[in-house]
Amino acid sequence: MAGEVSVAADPRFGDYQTNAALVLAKQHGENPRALADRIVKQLNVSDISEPPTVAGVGFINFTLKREAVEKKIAELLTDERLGVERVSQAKRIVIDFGSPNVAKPMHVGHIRSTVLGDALARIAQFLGHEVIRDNHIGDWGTQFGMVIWGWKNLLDRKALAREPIAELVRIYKETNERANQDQNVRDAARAELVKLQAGDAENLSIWQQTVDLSKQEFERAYALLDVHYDIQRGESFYNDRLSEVVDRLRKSGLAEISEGAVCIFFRDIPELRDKPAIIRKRDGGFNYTTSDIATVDYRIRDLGADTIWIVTGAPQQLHFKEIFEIARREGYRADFRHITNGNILGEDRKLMKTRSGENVPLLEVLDEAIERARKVIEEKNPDLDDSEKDTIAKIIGIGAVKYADLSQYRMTDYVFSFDRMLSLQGNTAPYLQNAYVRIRSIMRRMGEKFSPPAAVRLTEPAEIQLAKKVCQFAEAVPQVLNDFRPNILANYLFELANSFHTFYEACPVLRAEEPSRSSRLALANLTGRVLQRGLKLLGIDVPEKM
RNA sequence: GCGCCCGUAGCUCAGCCGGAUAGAGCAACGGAUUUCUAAUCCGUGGGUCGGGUGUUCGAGUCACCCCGGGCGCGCCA
Repeated sequence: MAGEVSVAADPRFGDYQTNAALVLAKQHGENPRALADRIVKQLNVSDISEPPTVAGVGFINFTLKREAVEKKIAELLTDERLGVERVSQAKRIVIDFGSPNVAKPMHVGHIRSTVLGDALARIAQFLGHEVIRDNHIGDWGTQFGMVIWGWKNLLDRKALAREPIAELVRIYKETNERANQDQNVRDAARAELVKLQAGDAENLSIWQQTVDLSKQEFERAYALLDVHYDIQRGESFYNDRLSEVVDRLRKSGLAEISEGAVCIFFRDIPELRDKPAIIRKRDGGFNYTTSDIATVDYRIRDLGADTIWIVTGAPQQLHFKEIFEIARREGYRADFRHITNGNILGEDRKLMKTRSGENVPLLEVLDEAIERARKVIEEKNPDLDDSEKDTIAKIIGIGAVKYADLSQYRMTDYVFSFDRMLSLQGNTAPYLQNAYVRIRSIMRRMGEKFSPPAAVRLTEPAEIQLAKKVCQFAEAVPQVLNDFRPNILANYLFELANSFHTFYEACPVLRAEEPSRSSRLALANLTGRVLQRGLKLLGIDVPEKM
């Protein structure tokens, strides 16, 4: 780890710095400054850097040569990948994210896992990994006893046709309430569940209908969010594999019977010692631990995954720790990661709910974001035609919601605020999109097709600063996967947009004299491509006008 | 009781493997518009990094304890 070079903490220290001398001096018991001096003498970086300097207790600072930056920019102009290298060893990654439940509406809470997982998938793919996006839908479980009983006894067909999910939720809730008060209803619902699990044709048909209706609803959200899956293997997909999972684990001795249930104990792991995983209930039924073990099997054996990322809220940490531990005990060598995310809070700093205490439906949030964006467009740019305004409102509104989420560390509980994310100032999607729009405007006014110049000449501080920022894209993207932090990319893009806006104010492009004019055009064009590509990696679109 | 996560400026948040005088945005205040989209830019003020002890040349970052908030802990998912 010694010898890492990072972007300088402060511009006064140049562009890049390394603490390698400090680390090495510590290891060898030497004087860090003296060591740094020796390193600097032997270092040959004259092709890209001014002579490195030693500062402070032994930091080595580098300032990029202007010519080197100019050369790099000229290279990037014709580089499809904008300097981002592919990983040397591509992995096959199954990424599990989103995972909504059937017969329940998607709510704001689903934004995080969905948007985070999607961004990680896009970034991993761009870096050269083979990515399989899997929507592990909650389409099986005890709630279906209630849903089926409600369907048979309480269903309003017209309401179902109008608002399928709302009606499913209504019958579920009402059945639940009745069951709480009436033992007969409770028993009846349980009986429906048993029939379903036994393969009863009528109940299976009802179940299938609720699954289909729910998937249609999910698709509306995914279309708006521009999120797409390669496969959707719900929990039910694993049903016929569950008994063999339990048999296998019993045979291998990993599982044992305790109080009538089949359990796996983790006696050698202190934090799991008193928390066994149940893989078959006393009544013979399976639960989600069983199905998640079957899911690991499938992903590794059938899909050939060597890496599995599961993106869900933090409450499931214990569960997945056990699932991964079981997989390791079974001999699986895959790289398992549980990527957790925090909660979305309301203005009251508690879990975001409606006034009546319900979850806030996802589609309502997205619609409101679009609506609010539309109003701002109306105000700022009334001359655009209506369909254009609609398109732009969607790009900005959805982008704002996604960016508000992705620009923050995934574990942080964050306060959801339309006003902030759409205030269109500061670190928001519209701010970044606006930088892109300004660039596109220049390109349109130029009046001809952009063709990259052979050489680039940079003179003004603002353009050199912007150019250096553009070059850092190649460093920002791979960093995201170190600890699954898309906010690193988001923050980079914000800094890039900021540098561009400064450049835009300080440096006229079209009115500049040659050779500045073509160099600035090239720099602006390249910045636009990085913004577009970077935002795309976050799942965010850019408009041509706004 | 045990375990996990969080606590950084008035507000919302960055700060990845410990590294230089802790950074942004919003809000506040002061400037910039005959100029390619001002949804912008430039500037000013604002901090016992929840508290403490320890490890280290060096701690917002690591270890331990405490306080505060959230969540999870055998047959729901």
